[in-house]
Amino acid sequence: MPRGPAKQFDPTDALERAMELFWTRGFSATSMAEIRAATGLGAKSLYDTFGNKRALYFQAIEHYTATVVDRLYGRLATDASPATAVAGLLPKIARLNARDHRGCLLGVAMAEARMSEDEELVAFLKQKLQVIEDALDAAFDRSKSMGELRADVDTRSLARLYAVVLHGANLLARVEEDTESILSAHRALEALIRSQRVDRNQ
Amino acid sequence: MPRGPAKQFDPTDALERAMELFWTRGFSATSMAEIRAATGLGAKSLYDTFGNKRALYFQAIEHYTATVVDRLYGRLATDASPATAVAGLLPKIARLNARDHRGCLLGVAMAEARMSEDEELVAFLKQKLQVIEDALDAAFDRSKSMGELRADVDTRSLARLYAVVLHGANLLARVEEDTESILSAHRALEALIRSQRVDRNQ
DNA sequence: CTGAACCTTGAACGTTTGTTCTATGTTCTC
DNA sequence: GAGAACATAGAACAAACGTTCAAGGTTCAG
Repeated sequence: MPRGPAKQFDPTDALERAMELFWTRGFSATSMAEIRAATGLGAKSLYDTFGNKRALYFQAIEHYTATVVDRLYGRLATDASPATAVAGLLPKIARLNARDHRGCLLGVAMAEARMSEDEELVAFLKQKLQVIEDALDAAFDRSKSMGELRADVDTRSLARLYAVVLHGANLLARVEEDTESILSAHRALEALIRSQRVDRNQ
Repeated sequence: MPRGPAKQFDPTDALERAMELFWTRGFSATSMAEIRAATGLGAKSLYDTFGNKRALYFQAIEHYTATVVDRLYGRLATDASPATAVAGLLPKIARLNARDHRGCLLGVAMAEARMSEDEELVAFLKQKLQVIEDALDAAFDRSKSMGELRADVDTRSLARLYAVVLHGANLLARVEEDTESILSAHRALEALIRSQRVDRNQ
């Protein structure tokens, strides 16, 4: 059964499985035994590859931002209409959560971490969260210079509001079976934000 | 050391301590040993009074809604200006989190629970969350009939948006040392909502 | 063909987990 | 004032936790 001097498994695959477990159940509630079962790896392989549970958690969060977060917020930087791209985020989040109700790993991590208790994890999380906020800010900024948004809009504040909304929606999605309330909140936000648009036809 | 036939301790006090632990650390990361230490109770007293850890958790959430949630959202039903009362929620949340960065117990609980995994807890949480949403909706509704808000505003959607924002803010407050980004989001939201007000002076 | 280097498996370690049991003390009732 | 009823503290329990160890198999260099 044992194998030769070349990893028998794909570490990225294993990391993906671990990420999904942390994502759905959280850090504390996920046991290394579950991760071993989900990855099919032996204990030693896991520890040799990723260190310990905590280190694996950090790498899972890193992997999450590099894949999931990037897929969600990466387009904001290049989309032809940043305002439309941002407006599509909440429906997209609703659609993703309709299946598995996992919310956002960063949100789940925030709920488990806390400022005074684990400074290292908190700093790591803040760094990842900043990426999202900055992407939103850049999108709003671009939207403004493209003439979609009024010139007096404070894009940083708007980005922070949006970040708050997105994390709140992802959190609520874990316990609400239908995504109606998220879509409902989306409609309300869009109705409000319409007032900040440059009104061309009237 | 042992005592006679009348509880030596105040069960509500003990529940309060347990609630605070669940609130700051979450359910999984809080051990019964920590709760015993925080309450000063022996193991048997705890189990005789509250059942088991899970039952204690439910009672802690119940206690949380009866005290903290009620203090925060209870006034919405009676305040002279519901719009002003609602507008004060985010700053209040910022102020509360400036000290201890605990966010909201319901938010922490949502992150740990999940639809498919613990139906009973999820149903319980949804019931508690509905109280908040309904309080917001009632406030907006009252605000509308008082002529503060425009008649065409969808109060239910607005309440849902607000609920999403509040839970998101409480979540982020756990990892952000200053409350500036919450207050920033608050300003953005207030700027947007101004457009839904009945404009009397112009 | 030999042996060092690597990976894998699975048993084992010491803690900590949630929970229960035992022994002991206190109070109230009759 | 005796004894039932209750509360208490702390030892004790099995199970599960994260982690390490020991043993065995596979590959490749020389």
